[in-house]
Amino acid sequence: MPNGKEGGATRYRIGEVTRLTGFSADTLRYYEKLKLLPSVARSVSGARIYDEGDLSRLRFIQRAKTMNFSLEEIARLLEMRAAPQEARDEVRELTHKKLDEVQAHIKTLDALRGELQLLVNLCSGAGAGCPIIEDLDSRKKRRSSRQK
Amino acid sequence: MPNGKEGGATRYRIGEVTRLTGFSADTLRYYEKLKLLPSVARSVSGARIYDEGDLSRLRFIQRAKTMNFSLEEIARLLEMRAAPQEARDEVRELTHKKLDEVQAHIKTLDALRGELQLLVNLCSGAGAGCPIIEDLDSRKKRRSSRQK
DNA sequence: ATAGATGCCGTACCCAAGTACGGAGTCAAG
DNA sequence: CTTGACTCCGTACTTGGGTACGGCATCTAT
Repeated sequence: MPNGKEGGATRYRIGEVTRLTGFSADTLRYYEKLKLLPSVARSVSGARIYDEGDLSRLRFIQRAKTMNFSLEEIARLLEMRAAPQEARDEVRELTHKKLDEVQAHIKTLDALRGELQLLVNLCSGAGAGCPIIEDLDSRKKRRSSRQK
Repeated sequence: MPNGKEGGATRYRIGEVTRLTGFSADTLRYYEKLKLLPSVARSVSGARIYDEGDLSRLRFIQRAKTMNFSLEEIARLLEMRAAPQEARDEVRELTHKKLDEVQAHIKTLDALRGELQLLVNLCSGAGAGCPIIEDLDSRKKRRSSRQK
């Protein structure tokens, strides 16, 4: 259970949370508005009071962000986190979708890497003009201009 | 004079250019505003008149875009294209920088791919809760609480 | 001559994920 | 009592790469 409330429940104000998590105060309020953080407690005077549960949620968000999940997707993951058993298939699906996206992205970037590498290699050689500009200029010549 | 604006210079109106290049009319006007396309000619009535030089420039832009150059970077490449000899080192540098960016991007995505793959594999196995949620929840435990 | 296509320009809007700002309220210390 | 730190809220702005809209002018075909 990710709820470490031993002793008196620890209370953090927003400034402390920024130090603990690295999220800015603006971002924390923004996340709350987006319902990534629900029902943050308030002090008598209205200041936000975060507890360990909120911090745990924030750390979850942090990790999901490093996994390239969007805030919208993270919101869904957080819902599923509350009801893990039933949501399992959906979680796997979402993660798998993300994996596919990442793999596709890598594939196009890798092709790109090859092209750029080739260009840089060419540019290190001798020649009259700049081979990169020429390549960008004249790739069309291999595919003919127009037949209309 | 980098483009052929004499002789029987073929004239294209914006609609033709959208068909030839795939760029929308709005996008073509937008590029002109950003100075990616300078000094597009005008008909008596004010309609934009593009010539082969403009089309060539647009194809250059298209190819540079597929290379993940930003519009701002493309603007610089276009300048260098006008003065190729002196700009060669700069072009190589810019391309190399792009290559490094792409490689770094691939590297982080690849690490991510590994993590996601692992998670999906785990989730296909048996177990009580959802391993993905648990992983996002408790990655901290491997760092800070070997023992709780 | 007139309908319909095409073009013009300017302004506003879209997405994501925040950041920046400014006035006001609260709290503890000096 | 006042200063300074902290927080509140709401609104507006940012970046990048465009898209959408509305009103008007002009071109082309019948």
